[in-house]
Amino acid sequence: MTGRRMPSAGEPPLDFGGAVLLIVDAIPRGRVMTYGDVAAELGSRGARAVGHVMATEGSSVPWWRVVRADGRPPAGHEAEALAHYRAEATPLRRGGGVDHAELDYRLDLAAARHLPA
DNA sequence: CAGTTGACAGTCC
DNA sequence: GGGACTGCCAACT
Repeated sequence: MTGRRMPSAGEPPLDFGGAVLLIVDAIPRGRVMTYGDVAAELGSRGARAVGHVMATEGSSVPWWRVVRADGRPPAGHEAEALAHYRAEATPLRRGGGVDHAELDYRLDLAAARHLPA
């Protein structure tokens, strides 16, 4: 490794992933942010890039506080996210019919969306 | 160095 | 209201 990452004084203190972890960790309890909002905070439009960071380093941050623009939790983790939402009293929007599956819920972004500074 | 993949978003039908 | 296509950005092979 002949200096794979040369520490320059002009480069940002954190990588893209590091910045994403800080933003997600800054989300207050009972609130949620969309991938696009997190990417916008980083000055980038890579909503998918944010999702990658969550898939790789997301295990160290409240990933359930990061949801899709549709108000739906990350794919493949609807059940895990639901347990956290109910535990944090996060505003959810469920279909009026009880026939709806538990994993068919949606978040009320109108009330749960956290606006960063 | 280029191609492919991926916890997405926005717009059109 | 829901489904399909395209655009964007970052990490991996």
